[in-house]
Parts: sequence; C-alpha cells; structure tokens
Amino acid sequence: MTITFDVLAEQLRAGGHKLTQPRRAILQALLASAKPLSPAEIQQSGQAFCAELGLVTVYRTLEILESIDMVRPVHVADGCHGYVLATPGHTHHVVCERCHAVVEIVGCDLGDFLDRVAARTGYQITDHWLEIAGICGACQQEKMD
Amino acid sequence: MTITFDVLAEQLRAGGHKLTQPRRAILQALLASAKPLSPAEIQQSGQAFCAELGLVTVYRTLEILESIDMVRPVHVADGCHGYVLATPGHTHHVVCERCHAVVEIVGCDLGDFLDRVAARTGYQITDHWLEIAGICGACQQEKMD
DNA sequence: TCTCGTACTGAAAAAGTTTTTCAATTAGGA
DNA sequence: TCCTAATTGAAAAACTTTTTCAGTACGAGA
Ligand SMILES: [Mn+2]
Ligand SMILES: [Mn+2]
Ligand SMILES: [Zn+2]
Ligand SMILES: [Zn+2]
Repeated sequence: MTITFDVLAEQLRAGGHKLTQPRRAILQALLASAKPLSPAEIQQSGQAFCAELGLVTVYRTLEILESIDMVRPVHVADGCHGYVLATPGHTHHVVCERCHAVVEIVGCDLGDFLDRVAARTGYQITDHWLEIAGICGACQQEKMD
Repeated sequence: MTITFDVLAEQLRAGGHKLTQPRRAILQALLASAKPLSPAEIQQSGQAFCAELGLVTVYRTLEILESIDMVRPVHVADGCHGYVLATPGHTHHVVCERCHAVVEIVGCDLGDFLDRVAARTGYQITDHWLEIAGICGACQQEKMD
C-alpha cells in the first residue's frame, strides 16, 4: 500500500487524460480510503480537496479509471459496487464484513480449478471474478471486549 | 437441470410463504430461462403466466426467494445483478460472455487457496463469491461459421 | 365447501441512482 | 501568453428500487 499520488497522476496522464482538480480530488479520496467507496462517498470525501466536485464528474472519472484499470469495482456485502484503487493486472479482494477494510490479493491459484470447470462444462473460460469476505484482524480483536 | 416447478413450489411453502399466482409466474419465468434475468425481465417473461404481474411483486418475491436461498444474484458482465435459480448450498456460476447461458458449479475447491489468503492477510475468511466468465459450447461453434 | 383473517397484490408516489445535455471553464501544448 | 479541445457542474431526463395504501386472494379451520 505504498502507492503515491504522483504515480497515480502519471498513470492517468499516460492514458491521455488531463489531470484536473476534480480528478486530483477523486484520486486523493480513493488513496485516503481503506475501504471501497461508492460514487457518492467519493464525491463527499473528494470535496475536501475540490470543494465544487460534482457527482457527475465522479461517475465520468470512475469510468475512465476503470477503463485503464486504475480502479476496480468491488462488491460489498449488502449494496453493490464500491470502488477501490487497483494494482494493475489480475487481483482479488478480501473485504471485512464488519468494517469493510480491504486487502488486495495479488497472486491467484485458481488455474487447476478453472481447468476442471472448463472440462466439466465445455465452456472456454475467459475470466473470473472472486471476492472474499472475512473479518479483519482489528475486528477480530474487538470481538474479545 | 431437472428441477421441477412442484419442487420449487413446495420449497416456497415450506418457507411459510403463500403460493400465489404472481409467485407461480415468477418461478415459471426463472425455470424457463437459461440465463440470469433482471427484475424487469422476470416481470416481462412472467406475464405470460400471470398477465397482471407487477414489478413491485417481482422485487418482493426475489427478496423472499433469496432469503430462503432459492434464487441467487449473479453478476453479468456489463450490468449488475441477474437472478438465477439456485441449488441449495454453496455454488458458483459460469456465464457465457456471448449469450449469457449459465451453468452452475456445485463443488468448489478453493479451500487451500483461501487458507493461504487467511494466513497471508490475518483475516478470518467467512465467505467467498466466485463468478466465472467464458464462452459456451454453442457460442464456440458459432465462431466457426 | 364456505368463512375469515391475514399475507399478499398492483397502482401510484417517493426515493435513489445513473446518464444525457449544454453552456461555461480549464488544462496544457504551441 | 494564447488557443482549442477536453472537461466541468447544473439541470433535466432516464432508470431503478422502495414505500404507501386500499383492495384481493390464499389457505387454515369450521
Ligand atoms: Mn483470480
Ligand atoms: Mn452488483
Ligand atoms: Zn474489519
Ligand atoms: Zn454462449
């Protein structure tokens, strides 16, 4: 979790996009959060950095960030779709059921399992999406109070 | 895929719910579909069985069916949340990217992988959600035309 | 089979979310 | 610094989901 704002900013520009104040604010909001954020939460949190930040801009920026794989949708237990910063490539997320703290899992060993699925179903597997729910260390502690 | 309407109907009543015409229609719609259906699609398809079927009732019924694990939300590539009938217990789904045909995977071998995730993150893993995308047999054929 | 209480229904309205439109603004290369 | 295309926020539209409410129908019990 040592990714910096400057790296993100550069990634955005490398994708051919302008680095505007609202976009800076959105990146800051995502960077500051330990849990997936909804568009409305991103707006609210981002307004600390750009007071005028509009919700429309949040939607538009998320669309861009997702298209260049800088951000990924994560399913939170109840509602849908929180967004978190992604490290490039194929990853999964573990989300705490209590506090929604997120940890990214970079490696993924599902190959054998997926091969078996392919054999059994006749499908040619192209992709998969795994999300893991659990209870984070901090929340486990809390239980013992 | 040999589940019958009568079995579903009985499951619903076993859960303490009435077996009404609109609910019959919703079960028929789900039973007849090879792919996940949105609430609006369920309404439309269900109106063949109950002409007056309202969308509100579809939402309410899905909530019940989900609560007794008769139906499960599945994420379709673009939009969110289609619903499919579920076999009880823990399953996953393979969804065709082209035609959305769904196959349910009953076993799941993720135990070792999840143990490693637990060890690495300190999270106590409570649940997981895996969806697999692919290309079904029929759509693979089609490619060769 | 009939009666009755309650679970359930659809219409309408409200609430919430996401997308589109548009005139004004701003980033950043020249 | 200037210029232009990309980007912005407000407003409105389009969609989706939930709430309210008066009427309906299921199904247990007589
Ligand atoms: Mn994976
Ligand atoms: Mn979803
Ligand atoms: Zn936690
Ligand atoms: Zn297919």
